[in-house]
Amino acid sequence: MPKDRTPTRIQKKNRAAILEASLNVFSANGFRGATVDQIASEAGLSKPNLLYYFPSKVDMHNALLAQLMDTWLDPLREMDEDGEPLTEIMAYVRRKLQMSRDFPRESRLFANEIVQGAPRIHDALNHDLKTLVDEKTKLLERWMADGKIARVHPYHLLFSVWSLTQHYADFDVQVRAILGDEDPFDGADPFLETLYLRLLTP
Amino acid sequence: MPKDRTPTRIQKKNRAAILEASLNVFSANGFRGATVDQIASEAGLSKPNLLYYFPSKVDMHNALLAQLMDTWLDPLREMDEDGEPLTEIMAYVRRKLQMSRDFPRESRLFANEIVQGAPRIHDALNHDLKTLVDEKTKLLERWMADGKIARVHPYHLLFSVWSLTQHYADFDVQVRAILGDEDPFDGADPFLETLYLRLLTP
DNA sequence: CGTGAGTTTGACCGTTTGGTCAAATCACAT
DNA sequence: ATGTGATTTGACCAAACGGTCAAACTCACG
Repeated sequence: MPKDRTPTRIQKKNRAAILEASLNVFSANGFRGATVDQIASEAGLSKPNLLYYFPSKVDMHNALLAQLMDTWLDPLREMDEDGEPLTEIMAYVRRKLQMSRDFPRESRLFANEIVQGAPRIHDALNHDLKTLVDEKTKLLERWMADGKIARVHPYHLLFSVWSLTQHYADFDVQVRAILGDEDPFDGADPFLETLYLRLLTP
Repeated sequence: MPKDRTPTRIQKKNRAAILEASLNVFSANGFRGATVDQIASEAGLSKPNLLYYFPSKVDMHNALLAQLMDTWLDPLREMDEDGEPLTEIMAYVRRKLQMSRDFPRESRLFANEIVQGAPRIHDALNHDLKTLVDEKTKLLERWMADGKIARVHPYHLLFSVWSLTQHYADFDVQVRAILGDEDPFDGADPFLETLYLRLLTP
């Protein structure tokens, strides 16, 4: 196992390659569906060499999820209580949609984990996510009370943003089966704009 | 392997038990994550006995998906071109949400399959689903042209229904982590009602 | 160059997996 | 009751799996 002093250039390169390969394999097959050999081959390393950097399969998975959880919540974190309410929410939706476009593998990694009952991130869900959501929910309720946006159930409003945006990453094959050559996001962007404008304009 | 003459009472009972057990295990773990032993034990059969009724793991999975695909598309099929447009769409949304409530395991089976690239149902997606969607899409466009409902991208309108309703089944753990004791569907129902009313009222 | 830490690997191990098979048991029509 | 086909099972197998280990190689630095 490599020392956790300042990493050498080789450690940096290989760790990055492994995380990249892990992301590919885990997001496409789920945790149990992914094999260490597959990750090793995708990373261009021998299996023992791979396990030299991450002692086990779960370690790779954990490293990915830990790294992901933060970036995943960022778009919501950035929703600013001092901004114009409707603008802030629309911007949040746009950021979230952008994440589905830019990080579809990360989205599917997450989806795989949650569909199967989130056995490995239950705690993060009930703590990190719950805390952030409750904070932002209060903000949404204040905006509603002030008549800045229409009154809707704030939790379900957030659910709608998550599901509508992540759908384009998670259900990509289905979306493309319907749309054919058309770029999903070309249509999604104005559609969601319209949807939330009509839903939330007081 | 049992003859495919008229099934005996034992065949009926065991086939049903196996499909029930398969649904539990596949929906909770995905195809690769599910093991034959697990299904056998859940069905209360020995492994060889299970394989006497379904010759392989893929056969069980296929049987489930084939059976599912039809019921899954039914809510959309029922959308009636002779009905009142807005009412028809709202009823479709309600039926779809009801399916998430009544058949969450089926929804997760589907989700698992699609998130992982739908390797086993690619054809059904590009044919059965695509055909039905294109037919109903024409109907939606006619309603829009007639000014009965607001103009939005019809494909993305359908995507929104799918994602918003299935989210409550597929991301159940996450939803419950946020809502706590509150019944997800108590809030979902009026939320979606409001959302589609505001989106589609001309 | 030499040397020690960092890196890589072939060979291997125990377990789990999907699946087989012959033999035993059971259900039921005659 | 009995014979025949349907059902059930313990024992087994080959492949795939996650992971180990000692030995070999490579790199950076004095």
